[in-house]
Amino acid sequence: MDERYEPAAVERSAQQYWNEARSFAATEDPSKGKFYCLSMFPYPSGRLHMGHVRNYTIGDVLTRFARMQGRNVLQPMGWDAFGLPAENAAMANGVAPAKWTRDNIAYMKKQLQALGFALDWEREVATCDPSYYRWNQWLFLRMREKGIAYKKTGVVNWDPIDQTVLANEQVIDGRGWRTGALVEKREIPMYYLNITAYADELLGDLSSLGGWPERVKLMQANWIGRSEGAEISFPLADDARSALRAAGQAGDALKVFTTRADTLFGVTFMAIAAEHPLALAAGARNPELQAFIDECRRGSTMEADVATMEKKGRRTGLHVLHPFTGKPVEVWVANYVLMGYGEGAVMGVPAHDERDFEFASKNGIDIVTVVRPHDGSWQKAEAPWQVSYGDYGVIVDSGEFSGLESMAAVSAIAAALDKKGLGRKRVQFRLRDWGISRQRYWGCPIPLIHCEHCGEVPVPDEQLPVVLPEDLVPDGSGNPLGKTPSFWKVDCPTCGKPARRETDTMDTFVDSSWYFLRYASADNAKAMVDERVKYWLPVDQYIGGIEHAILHLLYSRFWTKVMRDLGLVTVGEPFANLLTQGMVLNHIYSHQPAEGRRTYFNPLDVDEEEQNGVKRWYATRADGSRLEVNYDGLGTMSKSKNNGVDPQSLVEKYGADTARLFMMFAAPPEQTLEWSDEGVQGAFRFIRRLWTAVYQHVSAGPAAPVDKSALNAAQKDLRRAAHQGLTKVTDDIGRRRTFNTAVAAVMELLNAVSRFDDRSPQGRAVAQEALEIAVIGLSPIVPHVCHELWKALGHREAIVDVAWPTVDRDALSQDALTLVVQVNGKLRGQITVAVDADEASIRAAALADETVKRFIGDATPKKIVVVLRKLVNVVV
RNA sequence: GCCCCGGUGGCGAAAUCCGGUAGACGCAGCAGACUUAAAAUCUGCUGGCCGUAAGGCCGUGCCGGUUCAAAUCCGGCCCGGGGCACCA
Repeated sequence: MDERYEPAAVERSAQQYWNEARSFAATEDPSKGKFYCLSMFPYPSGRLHMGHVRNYTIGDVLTRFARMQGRNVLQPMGWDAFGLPAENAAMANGVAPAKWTRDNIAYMKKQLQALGFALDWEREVATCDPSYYRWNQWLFLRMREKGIAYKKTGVVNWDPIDQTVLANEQVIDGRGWRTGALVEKREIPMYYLNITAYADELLGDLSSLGGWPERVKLMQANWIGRSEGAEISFPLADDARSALRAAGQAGDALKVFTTRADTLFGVTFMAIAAEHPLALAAGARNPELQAFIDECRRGSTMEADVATMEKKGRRTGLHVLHPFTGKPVEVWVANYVLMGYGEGAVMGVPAHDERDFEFASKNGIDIVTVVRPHDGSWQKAEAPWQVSYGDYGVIVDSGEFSGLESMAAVSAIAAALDKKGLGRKRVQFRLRDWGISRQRYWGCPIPLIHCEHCGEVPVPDEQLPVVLPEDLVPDGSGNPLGKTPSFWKVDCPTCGKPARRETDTMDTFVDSSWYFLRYASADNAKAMVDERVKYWLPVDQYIGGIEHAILHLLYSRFWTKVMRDLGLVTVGEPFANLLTQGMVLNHIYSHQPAEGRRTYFNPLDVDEEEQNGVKRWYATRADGSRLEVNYDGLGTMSKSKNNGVDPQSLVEKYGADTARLFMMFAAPPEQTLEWSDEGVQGAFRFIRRLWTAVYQHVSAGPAAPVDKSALNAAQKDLRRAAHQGLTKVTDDIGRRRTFNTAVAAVMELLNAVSRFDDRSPQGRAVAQEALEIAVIGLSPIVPHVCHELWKALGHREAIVDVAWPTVDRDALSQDALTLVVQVNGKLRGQITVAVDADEASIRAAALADETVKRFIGDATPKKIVVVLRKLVNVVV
């Protein structure tokens, strides 16, 4: 071996070996336990970023570890290749999204290969390939046949200047990002997937996901948001009835859903969404109200905006009747009620709901108390709002229901409503159906044809896939597909007359909802999936960013259940174990000129200076000039903040192993990781120390085997350190998934080997064993250098194929233990006792310790707590 | 605003299921060795305060509680991050 560690050469030769040996090509082998290790596939944005490196290194460590444990491992990779950034790049550079995307894939694939991941590239998929997305289309048609896919109107952001639909991220402060025009809401027909039909199962099955982080399950449960309550109909008063009729609509009642039917007698107003039919009917005869409705419709639909905006409302002048008292209740239009939620209408009970309280106070609406607290702490709900107004209690002033407990009242009121035909108990989910239509080009075409004579006609299976033309370049004004007659001008498959092809494409979450199934059948051109999914699924370990905790994971779970119900797969849950890795953060530096835009500076170009305890930061610009900048704290690495670190330059400077080691060592995988250049150098230094230690050891020639019966105390100590280290590394990687502590354990072992200076045959034998354990233990994390070091240690077999070693229990055995002694819970001394010492002798030894005696003084111990193998606490 | 997570030395962190020696391991810093010199490398020290030392006191975001014993459990608060349905 070379004396110096040269990462480039080491990595080239290790990668060449894996390629030639096809080390990571997976084949189905029922005789071996399988391990399907999957990392979330990347969006091909152009270059890998550090989040990818972290994600894929975690997956790779687990993959290589499982391989060495004898599992049949599949670790595939692919590309989430449809999406908005390709269209944005097209607009900026005039390149077709297809070319941009494929060039990016080619480049990023090289980057992934340079990092030495144990990937089976023979199963690679890209969602923009017709051979992939044809199955989106095929399954969509199956869902449509089953009624799971259906059409209804949905609200979108409309840019009136570009005449185009905008994504939420393209709307900045209510204006289009390119045109600056005020964005309008528009209702258009869209296709939806009936995920709410699976809501109960998606919620219930969470409890079977033992290998998922609790917090992710909790987030999903909250998202699904099952609530038990009642649906209540408020009959329309004559004014409302006639207004609706005038608007050409029919209706007898205003329906709401509430979890607090017990507060029904406290209703003093009704609030409806601006898009509610009753609101539109009222607006038609009231210009002022219509203006307010228009204003609401311009507002954001994003939950965060709706929740934080000022709650505004206007009276409609129309009324509904209370289902029990028959008293008229006025209907208001409110900007915080959304048409897409529940019934698009809520009953207003200001005394017992904070939002209603705020609304009523502002608009001079009555507040009627109908619940009293058990502790009698208040009688009447009055300003300011108190949290306990919303609690359950005893019902008052509610007719026949007065005196009931809230819980009992909910049931009794629902039952009474049921009898009157004005309501019933109902379960409501917060979860809404999944709208998959996108008025965009770079996505999977929806396989439908609109015919004047036959209506909506599915593209026949044998004509799939509907291929997306790849030569279009979006310009920001509308969907290019709509301007391409060669795409949309088709003959109706049913009647043969001229018809129009659907030009909307699918949400890219569709693409990523089943790619993990396709890897198992990637080469099958005849079917979406085949029997090989039975062998590989479920995924044994899924790894991805915490930012996907809800949407992607929920959609994938839903899609898998649909495919199961269609008989295509046998599993109901796709991911048995989930690891959500934290984000990669870096410092943010910016400069805000008196006029103009804030500019961000890359941390690499910023120096810190400290004068008189005051820190200042200076950026060096491309022309060499310096500028004082602000430090804005830590944030996720992003282009917009210019605080990304390019993995490529890191690999070129230090090698892939250093990049991998730093990522694994700097923080446990689930936590955020702060970038540190010094930390990277430290990782590199450690690899070099390991290299030097092995070099010095093997330079003295081959070592003899260990003779366990012929070891002196120091040799036994090193063996114990080695096997303790192995125990820890095995547990940390295999069970705890804390790679940072696994690395620390190997570092400790290497420190012990370095201190150990014994050139005797048994000394060298023990050193050899310790170095082998260090190299094996580190090999899943830094596979290239370990490949080389393993050879240098005298082995023929490549380390990638070596079995993970077992711990030698004999090496761990010890004769004596050190216990700590506390007096009143404070550490006062240490005692050494035999491993098998009984409690009485430990007690005696503790009381005999000089320092302990000093602290006990004349007092008699009241209590002595002995925790075996750990400590003694003397209480005086 | 709502849901979820986190907060421990100058810094990243460790203390594992189920409360038991707080700060493993690394970075940065300081001192020393090697060198003509520098870099690299190696060795030692490194939570704060008091003390020549032995040793003592304080210390895990803040306030309070449970316990022989709390970073860990409970209640309340402050701060930071993630998600909120068309970014992926």
